[in-house]
Amino acid sequence: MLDIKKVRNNFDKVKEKLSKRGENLADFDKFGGLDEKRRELIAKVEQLKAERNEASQKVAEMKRNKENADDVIVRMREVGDEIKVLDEELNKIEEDLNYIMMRIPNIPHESVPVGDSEDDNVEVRTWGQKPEFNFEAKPHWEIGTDLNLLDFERAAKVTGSRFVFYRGLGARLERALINFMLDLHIEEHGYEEILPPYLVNRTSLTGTGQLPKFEEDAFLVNEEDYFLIPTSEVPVTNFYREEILNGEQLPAAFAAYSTNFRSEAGSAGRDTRGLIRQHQFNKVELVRFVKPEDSYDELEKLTGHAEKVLQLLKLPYRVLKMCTADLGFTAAKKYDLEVWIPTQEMYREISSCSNFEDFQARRAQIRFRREANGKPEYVHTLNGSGLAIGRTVAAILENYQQEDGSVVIPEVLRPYMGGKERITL
RNA sequence: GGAGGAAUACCCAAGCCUGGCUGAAGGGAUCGGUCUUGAAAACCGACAGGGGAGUCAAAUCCCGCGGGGGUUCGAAUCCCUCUUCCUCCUCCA
Repeated sequence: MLDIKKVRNNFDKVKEKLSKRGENLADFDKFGGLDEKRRELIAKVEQLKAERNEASQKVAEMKRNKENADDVIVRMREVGDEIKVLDEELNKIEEDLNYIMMRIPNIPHESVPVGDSEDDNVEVRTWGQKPEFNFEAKPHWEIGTDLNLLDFERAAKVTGSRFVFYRGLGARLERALINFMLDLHIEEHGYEEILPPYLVNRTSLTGTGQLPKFEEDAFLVNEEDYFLIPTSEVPVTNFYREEILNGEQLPAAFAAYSTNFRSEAGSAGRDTRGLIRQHQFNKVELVRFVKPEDSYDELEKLTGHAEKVLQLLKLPYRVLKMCTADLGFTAAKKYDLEVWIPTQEMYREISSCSNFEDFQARRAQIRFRREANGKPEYVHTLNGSGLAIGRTVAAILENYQQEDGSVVIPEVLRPYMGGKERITL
């Protein structure tokens, strides 16, 4: 959520910046009127309440002195009715205002390139050597199926499309990656490991910005009104919801492994084969709570932590700076890491690293105090995948495949794979 | 799932029955001071925060006792409802 005062004082400037996102801002124009009406009503109703409070004191005093207070009581009865009417009107206005504010996306940072579509994203750097095959390379779902690592057919039978069984060394590879990534972030990058709930309530999804606008993207467990998490960003960022942290607690950094669930509404027909787009997938997520003045340095640091995983796995990738049209709802700035998928001859997203500034913190009420008696300020929140596990498996299978159909296991993973060097039939 | 109990400020805790000088007692912790070579103890002092309206900034005002609603001139206190926690029973990895 944006700062109401900031919007009030810089309406045109804010609107201009938001328009670069290609967002429909029809409702946004109602802001000024509602905001003004709200303040008008507050002034009115608060004056009446002050009057009532004063009268109550007086009644109490009169009663103590055994005087008759009927006059005041009758008068205040009317004031009370008036307050009730105005309060209701005020509630309605605040609901309307809130409705608008909760659906306005974050303002892009000035360093974000302006663009109309994903084609305007800017490549920042590339890393690694793309493999060259002197045989016909197979897509990862073929490799996975041939080596008995992945079973899409049975998953479709047991559940439905976009689900998969990992089996044997496939399952072990998935688990090895989870452990490798967590260990790296915990031991080398200073993150605290955290294992979150996989179901969250509406307030949490609203805090991180998935609700109210994107409810169709999540799986809802109707009975409890809980949602399956689309990413551990949601539970982990909400970990500190409605709290005021000490300045010394910042930066706070968590590395969370979780399974994620996405309905993929609107993606029908895209990436129907393989591990790229599943309803359920595993991910190690990095979440950071930082002081506002540090958040852009922190974004670079966070992105570096995610890149390190790819470097150690020796997987070729590139870093994209997302343009204004491709930021998503909540980010002020975002880098995507894309890993090379040889058979598709393209880079595919494997991590997304974002600085939300105070957008999520304001929705979720996450604040900190610089010093013991200081005023609370909103923290800045960041997160990034470090990395999406399923897509990493896909990248490994494809990039490390051999002519004989086997797959070499990246060196750093071997300790996690019982010392094995290669996956064969 | 069944039966009870609880939620008050950083922590503990009184107030609730019997609504109004409670804009919340008391204690602990914390901070400052006296004493001391230094510390402890003792004593003295400070200690409700957060949000909102307002203003150049203030002053001032509103809200606030788990959340939401209601009764009342007036609610921490009465009523309804939700959430969370605790005890017992039942079930269970």
